[in-house]
Amino acid sequence: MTAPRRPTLHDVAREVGVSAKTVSRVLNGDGPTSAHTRAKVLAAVERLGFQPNLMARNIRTGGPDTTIGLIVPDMGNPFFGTVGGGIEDTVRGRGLTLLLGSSAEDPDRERALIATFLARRVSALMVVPTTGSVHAHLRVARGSGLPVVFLDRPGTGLAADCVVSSNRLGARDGTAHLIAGGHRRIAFIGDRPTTLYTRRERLAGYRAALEAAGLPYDRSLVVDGHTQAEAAETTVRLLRLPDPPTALLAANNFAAMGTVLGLARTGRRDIALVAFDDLPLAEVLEPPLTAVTQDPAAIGAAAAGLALARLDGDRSRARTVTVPTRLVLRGSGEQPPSRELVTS
Amino acid sequence: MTAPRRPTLHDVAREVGVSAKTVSRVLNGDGPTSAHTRAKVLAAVERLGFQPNLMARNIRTGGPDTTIGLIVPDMGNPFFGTVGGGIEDTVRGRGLTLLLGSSAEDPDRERALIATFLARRVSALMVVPTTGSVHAHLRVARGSGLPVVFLDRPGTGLAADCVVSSNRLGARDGTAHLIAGGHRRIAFIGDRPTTLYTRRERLAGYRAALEAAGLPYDRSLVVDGHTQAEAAETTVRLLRLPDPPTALLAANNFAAMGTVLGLARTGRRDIALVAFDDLPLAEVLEPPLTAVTQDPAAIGAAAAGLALARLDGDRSRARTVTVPTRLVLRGSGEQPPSRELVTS
DNA sequence: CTGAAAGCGCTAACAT
DNA sequence: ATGTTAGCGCTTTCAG
Repeated sequence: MTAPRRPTLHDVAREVGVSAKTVSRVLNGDGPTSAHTRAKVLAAVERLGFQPNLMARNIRTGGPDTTIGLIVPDMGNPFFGTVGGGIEDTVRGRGLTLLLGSSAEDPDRERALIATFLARRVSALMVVPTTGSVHAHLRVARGSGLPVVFLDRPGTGLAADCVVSSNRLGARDGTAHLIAGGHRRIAFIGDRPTTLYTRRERLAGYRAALEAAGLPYDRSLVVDGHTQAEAAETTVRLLRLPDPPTALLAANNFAAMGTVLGLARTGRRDIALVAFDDLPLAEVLEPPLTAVTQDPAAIGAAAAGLALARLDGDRSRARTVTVPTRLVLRGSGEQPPSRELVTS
Repeated sequence: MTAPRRPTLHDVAREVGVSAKTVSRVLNGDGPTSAHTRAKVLAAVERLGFQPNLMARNIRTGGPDTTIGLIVPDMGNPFFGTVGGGIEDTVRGRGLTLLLGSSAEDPDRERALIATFLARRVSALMVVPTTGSVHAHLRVARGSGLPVVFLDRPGTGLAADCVVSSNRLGARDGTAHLIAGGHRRIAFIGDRPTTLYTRRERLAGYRAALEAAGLPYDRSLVVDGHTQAEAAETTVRLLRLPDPPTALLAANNFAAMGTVLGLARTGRRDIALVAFDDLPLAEVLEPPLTAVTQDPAAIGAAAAGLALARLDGDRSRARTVTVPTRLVLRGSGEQPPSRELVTS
């Protein structure tokens, strides 16, 4: 009692009494076919539940597979999920399907996934590159026409298209907003590793804002918090410093959540906070969260647009698209620096 | 200046001066190969940047493609993203890759995606079925051995494995918790369409709890809120009823967010709230959110486990796995019903 | 309008 | 230990 084989083109042809090629013609609508045979073929297709084997077709036509490979660090992160949605929405009209893998920020896993995707002959490759990964091995594939787009962070060792948020400007604007509110001691709660592209860019924006305002850069105010829990602890520790900050810039969404949590735990309502990356319930928090918001769907759409243009023959040199961030004022950035609460 | 063709097995063979089969043997490690030729082959593979064509291999071996097709309503929803992560983690060791598409709750899109996945000869199919979709057309594929697993909601028209949360029990426990706190008028803010499986199950659990406590079922307390904004409005409206509820059961995460938002807008701190599905900042809210939490990663892992078992020859009849929910008490469910605030 | 033959890139089944 | 032949399911090419 073994499972029956899936029907093939030949099975359909035999059923109808025509050649395989005729069935192929009907299904792909290329050559001319009589209305009569077409009807019979379609009926047989329906009856047998025939599904053409896309792999076999791709082999023969030699073209790339109608898939787009996407590698993200974490599928559960709605930022990357939404990026994926933006890609899918853009390429669906072209009949492309998403092949998705998560690297878990591990360069080895990223490499393995890329190899798998290349072996599958994806028609384009989109990667959120992990820190420490090098993409020189993509040369051959890229050389033979494979569009490669780096997302959220630039890649290394390969000249390829890239789509990122305006990290530096966004962080600068957020920091400037705090400075405009009278703050002079502003902490930066960042990601890890500290070499992470987005962390570096956002820190640069933070520093640029300080500098523009003539404020000193105090290294003790730059701290890490990779997870929510860690950022929360870090926040609590910051506020216990001899000369504590009166405002915080949370430089990613984990840091944002952790910072909110830390402030809630200490009961401090007087600390100003600007988060990089929005949170779902930002407006419900007390005070409502002021945030530098990104547009992940737009990032995905832009990346997909670049890839499609390449597939359509665009041979211009690698471009970097910057998707603007937006400062959304909700209140948490407006807490004034209260001198009387600064403990010596 | 056309792009060079990607190297094939024969290119490598020619480069080394052996037959294609020998290269194949080296790469797949089946037949015996001398250390000498192996080294030469591997060197040539490296030099040419050869990647074996997986589609060609799959065609020849006749096996299914080493992909798992996953269809979710929305990639940006972290619930489904995490489900996907759970699947990927479970199947990665078997060399399976995720093929992902989103149906946007549209049965036609779901059908199209299923057709695409079947055409790609996925080795298993996992679907979060859209309301109104029928899966009878999967019979042929399933009959020839394709494992099909429905996620989060049962499918229609096909006996297949299924993994769901304990929606009914979870909702019952959440409601019972409110009743234990002294509440007698508890509203249910649910999803749309009202025929959605999870909505129906959770409503059934809510009713079961009422019944067990001898409380009447009041239809005017059962309302819809498909989006956060809608649930927020609905919440405000509920509290303006002549005989308003003193407690709310938000039956999904959009409803949860909307309810929190609605309560914040009206400034009502005296309304008890239990949410089905947790929120990221649940513990920071005021009061901290009591929630019936689901385990999306476990749902994905269970589904993948079922599919792998089927691939390994399990021919037992279709099973339904229920992944337990957990009632996490944080405070928002403890607000006592305050008689004096009930307006006539 | 339709069919026969060849071949895409790879591997199973025999050779040697 | 390696090579040859055939063929997976489909489409291209060339004949009818």
